[in-house]
Amino acid sequence: MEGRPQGADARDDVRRATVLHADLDAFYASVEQRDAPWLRGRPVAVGGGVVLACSYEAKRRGVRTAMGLREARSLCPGLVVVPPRFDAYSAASKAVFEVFRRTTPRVQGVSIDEAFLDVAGLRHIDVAPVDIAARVRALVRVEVGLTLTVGVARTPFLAKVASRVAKPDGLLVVEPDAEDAFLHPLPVEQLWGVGAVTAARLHAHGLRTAGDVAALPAGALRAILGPAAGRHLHEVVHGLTSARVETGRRRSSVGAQRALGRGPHAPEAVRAALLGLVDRVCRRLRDGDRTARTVVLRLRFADYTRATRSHSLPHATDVGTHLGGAALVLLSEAEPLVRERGLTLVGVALTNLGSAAVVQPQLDLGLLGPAGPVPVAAGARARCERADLDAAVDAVAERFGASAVGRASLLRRGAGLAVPLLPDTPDGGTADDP
DNA sequence: TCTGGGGTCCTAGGACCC
DNA sequence: TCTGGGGTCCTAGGACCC
Repeated sequence: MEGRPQGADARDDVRRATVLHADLDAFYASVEQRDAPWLRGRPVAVGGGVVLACSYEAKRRGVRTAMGLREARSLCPGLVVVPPRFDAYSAASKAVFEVFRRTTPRVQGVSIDEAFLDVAGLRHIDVAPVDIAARVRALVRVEVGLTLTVGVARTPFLAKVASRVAKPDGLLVVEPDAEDAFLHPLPVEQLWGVGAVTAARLHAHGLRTAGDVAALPAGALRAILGPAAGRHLHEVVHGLTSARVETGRRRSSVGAQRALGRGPHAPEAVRAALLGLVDRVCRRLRDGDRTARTVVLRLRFADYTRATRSHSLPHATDVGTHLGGAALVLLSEAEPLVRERGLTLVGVALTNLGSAAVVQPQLDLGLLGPAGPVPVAAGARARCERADLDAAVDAVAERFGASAVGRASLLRRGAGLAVPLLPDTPDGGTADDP
């Protein structure tokens, strides 16, 4: 750990290491060891057909995530394999994020077991980032019973690499003036975003460490990796990645998939599986008050090739029958491929997500049915794109077998924003994101 | 050596519009 | 009718992450 600069003035404030990357160690396996004491100290793998996560005892013997269980067992004869308990992981994750949010409001979740914390705004309490990091680690250990590794640096990228280097159960601060010394000796594989393909490409040019890459002009790197990846890696090795922790991001797709095993599979069984997946993602879509406009069908085949087929609907929706219908059409269009290669996995993803405007009929929304005014039940609502409010009102009305007259209100859940809608809203484009 | 269930971002061609 | 440039959207695929 490096010494911290003393008496930082306002100008080098922006150069301080105030981003924490907090990452739970061997998350799923650690939850299993926490909940079942007999697993502690043993090599543990969580998985079904493949290893989803493994304990450090198993990692030391060569077991890796995504490895087949058979191979894992042969590498590690005493391996204890337990089935995943996603509810337990999700609960543990919530508890840990609770600790994060108590530490700072500026939390950017990266996945179920890691997040960036921006503690730059906490300087007035006069606690150094390294001490905040130590406290978060202690709180997570005591309150949740899990070990957390934290990297602290000036940018999320550097903090992420720092935590990776510090794992397991570690804390590592990379001070701004020590960034190159920290980064440049690292093998390129340690850099976040450099996977097998990129690493192989770099190796082919004799580039093995971040320092090797840093010695290369940006143009040469772009020639090797292509414009975007080249630019990105150039920024990475020179410490030029953004220092911002982005807190307001929303997910941009939701998906679900299911392995089917080696076939053959009856077409109607595949269709049923697909509709089940669509049902699941639609529920998640609605729970998040989101809509989707593009349906992506994902297929994997017996020869391990993959294919995707997508279709964009004219309007965003969260209606399962619409999205499911589109998915079924895509599946039938892919039928020759399925017959030829044999299907082993089917999945669906919804992208082009939008915000669902939740239209709730208020008391001043007159719904006129065939037999006179229709009472409006509390909670009845329709969802739509905000730009498509007329359709939402129609949908509410349709639900009551009535036509909408008078006024409705647009309510966005949480925001408590009410906007007059009919008949005196010219185009409906009234509500804005916060 | 042949496997899970989630995600993000980038590339590239074609359609279409101005 | 041809030629040019620029932008967006759609679709399919690929790399990468946990």
